Amino acid sequence: MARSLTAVPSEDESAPRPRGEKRERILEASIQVFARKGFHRARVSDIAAEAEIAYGLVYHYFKNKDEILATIFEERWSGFLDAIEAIGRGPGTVRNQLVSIATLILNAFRLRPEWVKVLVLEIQRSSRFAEPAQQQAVARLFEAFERIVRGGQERGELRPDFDARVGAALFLGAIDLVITSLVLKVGEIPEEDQAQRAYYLDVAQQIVDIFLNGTTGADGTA
Amino acid sequence: MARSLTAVPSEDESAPRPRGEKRERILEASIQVFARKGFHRARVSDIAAEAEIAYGLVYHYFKNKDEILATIFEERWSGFLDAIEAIGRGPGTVRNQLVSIATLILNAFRLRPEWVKVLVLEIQRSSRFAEPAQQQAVARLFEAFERIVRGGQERGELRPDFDARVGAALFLGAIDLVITSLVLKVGEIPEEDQAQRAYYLDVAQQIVDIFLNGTTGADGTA
Amino acid sequence: MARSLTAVPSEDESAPRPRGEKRERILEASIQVFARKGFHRARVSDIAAEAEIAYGLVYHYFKNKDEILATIFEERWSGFLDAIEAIGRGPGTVRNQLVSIATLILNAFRLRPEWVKVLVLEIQRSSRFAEPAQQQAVARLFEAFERIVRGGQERGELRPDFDARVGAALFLGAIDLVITSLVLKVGEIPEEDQAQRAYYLDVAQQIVDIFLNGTTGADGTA
Amino acid sequence: MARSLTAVPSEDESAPRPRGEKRERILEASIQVFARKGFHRARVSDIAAEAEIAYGLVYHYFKNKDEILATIFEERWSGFLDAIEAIGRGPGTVRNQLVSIATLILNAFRLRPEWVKVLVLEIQRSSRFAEPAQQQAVARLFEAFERIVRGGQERGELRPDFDARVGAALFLGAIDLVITSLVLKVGEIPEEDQAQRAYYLDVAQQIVDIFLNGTTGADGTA
DNA sequence: CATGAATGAGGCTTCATTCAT
DNA sequence: AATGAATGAAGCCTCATTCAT
Repeated sequence: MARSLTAVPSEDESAPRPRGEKRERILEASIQVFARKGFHRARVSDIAAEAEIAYGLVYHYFKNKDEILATIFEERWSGFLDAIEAIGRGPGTVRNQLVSIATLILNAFRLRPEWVKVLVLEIQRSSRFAEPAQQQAVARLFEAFERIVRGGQERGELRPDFDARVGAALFLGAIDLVITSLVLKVGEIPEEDQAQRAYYLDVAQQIVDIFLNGTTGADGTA
Repeated sequence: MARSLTAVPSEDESAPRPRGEKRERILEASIQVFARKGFHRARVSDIAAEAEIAYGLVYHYFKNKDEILATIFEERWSGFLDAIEAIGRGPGTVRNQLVSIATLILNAFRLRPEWVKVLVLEIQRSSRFAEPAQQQAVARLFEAFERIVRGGQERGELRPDFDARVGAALFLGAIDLVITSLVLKVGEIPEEDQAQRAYYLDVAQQIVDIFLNGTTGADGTA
Repeated sequence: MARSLTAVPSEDESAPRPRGEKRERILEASIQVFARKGFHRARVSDIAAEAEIAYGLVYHYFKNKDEILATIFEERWSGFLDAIEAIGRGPGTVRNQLVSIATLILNAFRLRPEWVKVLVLEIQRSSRFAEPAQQQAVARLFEAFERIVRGGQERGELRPDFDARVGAALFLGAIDLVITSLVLKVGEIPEEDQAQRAYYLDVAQQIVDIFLNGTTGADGTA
Repeated sequence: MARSLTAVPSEDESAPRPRGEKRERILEASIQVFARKGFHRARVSDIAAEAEIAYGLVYHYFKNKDEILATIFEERWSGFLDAIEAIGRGPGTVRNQLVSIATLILNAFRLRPEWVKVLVLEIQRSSRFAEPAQQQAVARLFEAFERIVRGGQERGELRPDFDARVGAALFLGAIDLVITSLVLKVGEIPEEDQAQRAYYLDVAQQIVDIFLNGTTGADGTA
């Protein structure tokens, strides 16, 4: 249903428009505009202009502006969550799972920074976020993560004497803040595609490395 | 001028009002309202009602609504930053410094959750945040943190083979997300004061512990 | 062309749809919706939904929403007026004519309250009502009535020393307000059909009785 | 509280504006505009222009456009009703009471036709009219009238063998329709003030006369 | 300093109408 | 004839800001 965060849709959409194509255009345009100006500063007319459709058509597909944001959340976030939960259910060591997830998230940001900005920054500010459904959706991310960590503890890959919840928060928080600092452009990211890809992979590995091995070295300098 | 995030202001503000007392009331009320409704949803009249003053008076003390947020940021954030930089310049091992900082931040949230919500969630969404002055203020936090980490690396307390910037992001991100999850009430926090204090200290120590020692144990299971 | 207000249309409209059947459905649906929500609050889409057709189709049969109301007025009102004028031209004492008319009107309301509501309440509020054609149509009702009253005066059935126009207004106004009070459900109307019919006939006769004999009695107490 | 329908306020409102004067201006302007264009066609900007105030001030005094109409009803209608109930409670024969009331209503229309138009035509079309409070207010008029009629029956001034409710509806309906036909300018009304006053008095007396004596003459021609 | 009435631009939303299929 | 997607003008309402007192 939702485009995966991991797949980049082809942009060569020309001649014969498929069903529901305008709706999709509105969602995509909304993400762009929300990411650029923030939800509250984004006017519906901005969205319509970005989507190159008439003003009123937005209201043909969505009840109001709030519902656009909620829809983005529901359709995009769930795809994102599904991918993470799939990794968690899959094989591989915790290290591999964590690297996969970190890479997934950072790559999503690399390819669709606006999606991530909106999901991370806008949604939690929206009034709809107070709704149980959305709170629960975020909780699902935490839980998926806790499950991965706890799985590692049970299989002996991770030491058992730390709180899986704190561990999950630490890992996700690291990725979150890295993304935030990237959004804020604190630090410089390579422009060129290959270099950028390598950069993000390196960051992902470092996060996992610190998460697994700590910062004091295997020989325990501290 | 600014109340420190680390000190709890006395609440016995009664009888003869000092100079600038109304101004302070407006700032404090703004924090409460911004935290509750978000900056954009907060009306000037809400702030005035919270501060129990006429809303025209807000414009005696501040040029406009944006300036209130900017002022909050400048006065509150700088106090916060000073405290962290002081810890960084002070003595003690990296471990102690990190525990101090984590405790500082978590305690600030414990005592003044609205302050932290506003500083973390609202300010980066405001248009003013695009201003160099504020971007720089955030950068200062990262730099203060990098300095601490790098100092630890130079003194041999931390291993030298990880990027201090990633390390800083990981640590701060962990704290940030723990706070966010607390905001979202994912997980239950003790109600009673002593237990709450203990809970936050425990969380701070676990974060530091994972940051320093990793999650795989001294015997390197992974 | 127009259904008469006095005849109840058969409801067994099924299988093979005749020409103009959709047009009629739209008119009937419009009356229902206008009566329920008022002309301005009624959306074209409401009408289409009530008629169970696509709302674009409305514009095949009518130029715009105003024209629907105008058509209702022209087709329904004229049938109504014809019936009244026929009674006026017919034989019988004034008393019989008045009872016939009062019964006609009250029965119309009994059987098709929505029609009457729309004719009475909506049409005079619409901008189209300002048009001479419609003003004239209402004038025709007054004139038809004045003619009946004046005829009674000429034949000596009614005393000659009152203004026929005021008399007409009094009689019609009485019926109008009785209807309005019925609309407002001030007073209780029998549910069962026979009782309801009897109730309305009784009301009609009382109106005529007061109109003819006054309220002070034959012995002239006042 | 409400200006009486029977008293014409002085229009020489100049220099120092009293409290609540703007609110009153908005109400009066609304009546003018509602009477001229109808409630739905009346724009809030029309009201503001008519009242010569800024757009937004309307919302300082009223929650929305609906509330303006409801306020008009509550404040104007109650004054009107009080006057009628006072006449009913007062001394005098039924004839005198009825003439007083008919004159009151017709004079109100003569002096403030817009008030009457709005009270009679607009209010019953508004969505708020469905509210019990307003239905009840209308019911009060009917009841006040029934009480007068029934009082006349009990004192032997009116014959007892007709339904007071029908009698009330007949009398009020006559006045209502006379007003409506005046609104619609069916028939010509004298322009000059004295002649106009005499004309309305004459109409009032004729209505009462027919109501009391009927249209068949004391000697029973019919 | 303090008040809150007054202002008016901005933006969301509705919905009659058109148009491509 | 029939559909309903698409259009965009119109109008209500909000609320930051100004101003007279």
